Amino acid sequence: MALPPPDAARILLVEDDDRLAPLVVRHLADSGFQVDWAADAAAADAHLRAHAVDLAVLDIMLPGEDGLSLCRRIRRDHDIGIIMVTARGQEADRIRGLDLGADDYLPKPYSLWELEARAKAVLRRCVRAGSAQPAPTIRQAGPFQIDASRRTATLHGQALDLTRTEFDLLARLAGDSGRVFSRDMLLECVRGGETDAFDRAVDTHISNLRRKIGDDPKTPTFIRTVWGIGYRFHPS
Amino acid sequence: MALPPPDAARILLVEDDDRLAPLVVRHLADSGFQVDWAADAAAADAHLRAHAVDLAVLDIMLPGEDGLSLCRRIRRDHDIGIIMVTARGQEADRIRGLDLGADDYLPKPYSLWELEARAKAVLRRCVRAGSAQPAPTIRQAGPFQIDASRRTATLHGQALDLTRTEFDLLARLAGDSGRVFSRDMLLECVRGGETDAFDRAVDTHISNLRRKIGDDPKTPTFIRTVWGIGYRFHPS
DNA sequence: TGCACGCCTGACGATAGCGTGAAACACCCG
DNA sequence: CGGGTGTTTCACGCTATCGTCAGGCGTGCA
Repeated sequence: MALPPPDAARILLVEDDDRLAPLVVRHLADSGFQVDWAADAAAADAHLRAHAVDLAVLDIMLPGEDGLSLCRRIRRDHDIGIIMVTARGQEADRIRGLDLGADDYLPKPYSLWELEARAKAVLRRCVRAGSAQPAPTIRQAGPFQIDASRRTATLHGQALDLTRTEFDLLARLAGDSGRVFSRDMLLECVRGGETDAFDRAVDTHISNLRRKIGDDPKTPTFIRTVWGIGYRFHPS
Repeated sequence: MALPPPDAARILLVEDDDRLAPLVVRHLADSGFQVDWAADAAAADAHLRAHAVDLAVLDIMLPGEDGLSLCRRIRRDHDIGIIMVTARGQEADRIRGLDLGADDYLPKPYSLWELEARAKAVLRRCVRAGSAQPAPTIRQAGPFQIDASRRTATLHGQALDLTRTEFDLLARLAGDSGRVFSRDMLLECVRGGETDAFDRAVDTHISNLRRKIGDDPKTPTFIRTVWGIGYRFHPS
C-alpha cells in the first residue's frame, strides 16, 4: 500500500461491519486518501475531536447511537463533508440523512469505485466552497448559463423563460452539480426557510422545469431523480 | 454592499477561487464599480457576448481553458481593458513577454487596494484612448440617452420630462441593463437609504415612468416586471 | 400665503404563479 | 410477478403580487 501524500484529504470511515471496513479503508488509502476507521459513534466523536478530518463516511446502522444523530452533530460541530451510507430499504432514514446535512448518500451495496468518486466530488465541493456558499453571479453548468444578478438562464445560448421558483430551483441544483438535494432542502432554498407547503410541490416545479429545458422525465439528462431521496443536477 | 452609481464602470472578474472572488467582488463594488463574477472562461465568454463590460480581470489559472487564451480572445473580440492576475511573481515577466494584449498585470497575492488602483488606471487609459467612448456622465442604453450630471434623459433623441424619482429609477435600471432590482434596492438608491416608504411606492413610479416612455405595461419593452422579484431594464 | 408639483398611501380589480389532490405511471422488493 | 411506495403530470382554486387610480400631504416657489 502506497503511503498517502502529506496533503492527502483525510477521511473518517464510521462503519461497524469489521469485514467490510478494512476493504473500504484499503481501497480509499490506495486511492491516495488518508483514512481512519471508527467502529461506532463514540469512537468517531473522539477521533474528530482529536484529529483534523475532511470527510466523514457514515453508515446509518451503527451500534449504540445511530448515524443520523451523529451526522447532525458532525454537521453542527465540524466543517467537513459528510457521505451517508445506508442499507437498502431504509427510505425514511435516507431522506432524513440528507436533511441532517449530508452532502451525498450511497446505498448499500456500493462499489468501492463509486464511493471513491463520490468522496472526491464532495471533497472538491467542500474545499472550494467551504461552509459558506458564495455563488458566482454568472455560472456555467454544462450547456446552461445562469446569471444570478439578472435572474436569467440560457440553455445552449437560448434564453429560458422561467418563473421565480423554477429559476431558483435550477440555480440551486446547477450551482452544485452532482449534489443530491432532498425536496425539503430545495423547498427551503427556494422559499427562504418559512413555508408550509408540502415537499411534493417541488415535484411540480421540477416537472415544469424539465419541460422547459427539454428534459425527458423518463430519461432525464440534466435534472435526475434520486429515487426516494430527491434530485440532482448533471451538467452533461 | 452599497449599490454602485448608475454610471459606474463595469468590471467582469474571471476567477475560479470561491473564497477569493467574493472578497474581490465586494471590494470593487464598495469602490463604486459594477462587478460581475464568472467562474470560468466559458461563463466569461457568454457574459461578454451578452453584456457591456469595461474591464476584465482575468486569473491565469482557470479550470478548462486558461486565462491566457481567454485574454487573447477578449482582446481580439472586444474593446475593453484587461488586467491579468498571475499566480506567482516570476510568471508575470513571462506573461509580459507573451504580449497577449493585457493592459496590466498583477501578481498574486495582491492587495485589494492595489487591484482597485490598477483598475482605475486602466479604465482611465481606456476612456482617454477610445475616441468612441461617450463622455463619462452620459450613458447610452438602447434608444435612451441618460445624462447623469444634467439629469436629463432622451428617448430616440426626444427629451423626456421626468420627475426626480423617475429619472433616478430610469438611470439606475438602465445603468445595468438586464440586472434585476428588487423594490427595496430601487427605493434605497432613489432615496439614499433613509426612507420609510413602502416598497409599493416604486410600482407607482414605474407605472408613471412607463407611461412617459410609452411602455405598455402588459407587454413592456424597456422596463420589465420580474414577477415576485422586482424590475429589470431591457434596452431593445 | 396660495398654488403647483411630486411623492406616498390605500384601495380595487386583474392575473401570474403556486400549492393541492387525484390519477396514471414507474420503481423497488419480496 | 404483484403489492406497496414513490414519482410524474394535470387541472383547478387560491393567494400573492401587480398595475392603476384617486386623494392627502409636504415642499418649493411666486
